[in-house]
Amino acid sequence: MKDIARHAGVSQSAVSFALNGRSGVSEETRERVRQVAEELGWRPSTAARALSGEGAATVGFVLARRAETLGVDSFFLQLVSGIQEVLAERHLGLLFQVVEDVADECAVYRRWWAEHRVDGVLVVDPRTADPRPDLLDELGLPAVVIGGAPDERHPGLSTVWADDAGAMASVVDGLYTLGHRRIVHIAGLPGLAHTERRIRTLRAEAGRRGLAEVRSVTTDYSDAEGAAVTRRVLEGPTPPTALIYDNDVMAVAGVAAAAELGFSVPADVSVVSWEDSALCRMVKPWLSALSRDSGEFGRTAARELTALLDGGSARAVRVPVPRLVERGSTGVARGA
Amino acid sequence: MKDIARHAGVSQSAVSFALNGRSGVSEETRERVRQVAEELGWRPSTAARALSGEGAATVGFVLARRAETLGVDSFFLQLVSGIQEVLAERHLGLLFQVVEDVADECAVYRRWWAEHRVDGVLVVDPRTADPRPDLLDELGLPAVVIGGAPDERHPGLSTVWADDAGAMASVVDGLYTLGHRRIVHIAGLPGLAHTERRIRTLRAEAGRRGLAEVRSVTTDYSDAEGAAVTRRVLEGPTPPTALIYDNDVMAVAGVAAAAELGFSVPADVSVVSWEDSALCRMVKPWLSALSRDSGEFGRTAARELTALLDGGSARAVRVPVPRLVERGSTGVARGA
DNA sequence: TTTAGTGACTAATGCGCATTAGGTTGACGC
DNA sequence: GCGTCAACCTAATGCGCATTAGTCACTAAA
Repeated sequence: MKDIARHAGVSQSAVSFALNGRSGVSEETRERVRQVAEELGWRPSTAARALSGEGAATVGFVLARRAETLGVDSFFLQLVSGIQEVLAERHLGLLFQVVEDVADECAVYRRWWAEHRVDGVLVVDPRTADPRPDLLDELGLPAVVIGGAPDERHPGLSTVWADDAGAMASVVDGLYTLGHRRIVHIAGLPGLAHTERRIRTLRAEAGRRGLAEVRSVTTDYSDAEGAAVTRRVLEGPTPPTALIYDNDVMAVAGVAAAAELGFSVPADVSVVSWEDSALCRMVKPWLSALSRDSGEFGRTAARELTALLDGGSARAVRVPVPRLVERGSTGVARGA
Repeated sequence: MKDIARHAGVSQSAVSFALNGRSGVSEETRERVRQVAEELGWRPSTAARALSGEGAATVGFVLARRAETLGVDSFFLQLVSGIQEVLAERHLGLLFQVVEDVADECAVYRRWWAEHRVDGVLVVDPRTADPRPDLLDELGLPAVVIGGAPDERHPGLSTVWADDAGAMASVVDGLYTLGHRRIVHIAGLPGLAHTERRIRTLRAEAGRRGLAEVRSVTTDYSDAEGAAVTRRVLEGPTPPTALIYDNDVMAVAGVAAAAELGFSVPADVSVVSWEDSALCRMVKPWLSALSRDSGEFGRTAARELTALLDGGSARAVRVPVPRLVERGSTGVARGA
């Protein structure tokens, strides 16, 4: 800016005014300064900006997963891609970190906030007993929780969520209509808010219809556990006629496991995947799946965060209920 | 720091000396200052640090992919996870951005460097005619190219690379030994350095052995193109007896397509995937695949970058040649 | 003619840290 | 008794920007 000032024959303050659209300079001078800045290829130093009270112009995103479980998963990359799209428009950076567990994640938030590294964060994988909302409240760190149900105990946090309960209800309804009475839900990680929400809903729906042989089994989302659980439930005395998998990886692994045991899909057992991706079209038959727009999910979350950074108040936004794409893996229950 | 100085009864400079391990304070004072800093939960402001010449303590990573092609891909998340591991130890942040194309990527580098947002960058997906090395040289932005062959025209850039040529040679050798003479390589994006390297090597190996019916076909890495190309080559007059896929997604899609056409694997056609992941164990038979440690790849790259930031000179590091994991998808060529 | 007001600008300050230039004390050698 | 040096500490400066407090000239109102 010193250079610009010299070249344009004005003071540094004038340059600052001109470039930031503040009053105090004539239109003529402003334009001249802009020209010079352009010629010199000037860009404001984020460090200096941050230091003089403008914030870090950066948003944080922490993924708490062990490296091994960072496997085949299209969701996060798509989510991040959507987030980026919105942040990039505003020239906000995305600081990304992978950690082992939620405790580490909390430590990262503390550090980032203390170091003034970020202006806000996006939180994923909310849990039933989650220390993060309390921490974020305590720190006063602006945040958007992605995937959690609205939580009135933390009025400072925004929430972007999908109606898992509604989706689960519609899936169960669809299976029930096809004659399915014995359903196993091969769920994801226990403790994750949406896992528990789906499990609760399934139980409620089963209760409402008087279905005794409906249950959920939690896993670690891996193909290995997906296959193992599938094998276990199909080898039982009264195997289920429908399986609901919490992600595509397990669904595909489960179909393979079922085939090995001599179960054909969908004749013997129907399969629904809670995640839609190319994977679902790589097995025979193609998998019926709940499809959602992960990119849009990310965009919505990022927009909420920018609104928060602009001084808006927190709120809960619901994205559209995932839509069930019927493919070849669901059919009328055997004997129905 | 002002607070710390007051609480400890010393000057701000003394606090700075104490906390940064510089001489000029007694061991006793240093310890006292440390205590106070600890109690107050002090963390240096990265902005202020950056402003006083310490750099941004941040590394940049840009992924130039259209959102649609950010599909099922375990490689990048694992790579990033490995990168993080090393960066986290040094408290370096990772600034992450997804853009449409290489031109945008270049713009991001320019902006980041001008804004002093990053101290260095990690570059992925090097291409045959790549504008990025020249740009990085011009800017003087420390960088590590991941996956490119060493390039003596850019002595300022470090390179971390795998020996694709060697791997391809060994795969071809293995297939040749099994009696395969007609081989099709279903490659990734044309223009990517490693795609071209693999194609060149395949051609050379074929020439050396006098194999006329060996060729490469480029794709966009998607399951759709993988399947389409597979169908096309298998429906030809003299279908290949072995297929080499540049990633796991295409390999799996290809196996499905082959099955539809009545080709059984490996009896009619052998299949090798250049990427190993859970996917390769989700189809029957399990896919033989070239396995590499993507996390370690990332760690190595990050270490090279930190070395560069510490003032080390650029160099080219080769990570171990991917190892072929023989599973059920490769066998003796029909008629051999 | 004086006063208040306004538009266009400059000077000065501070953000939080690192660093360099000083300052004070006490020990040591001559 | 004086100069020298080392150890320990304080004061002052600058990084690049935003912002607040002036300064100056010129115009409209009293």
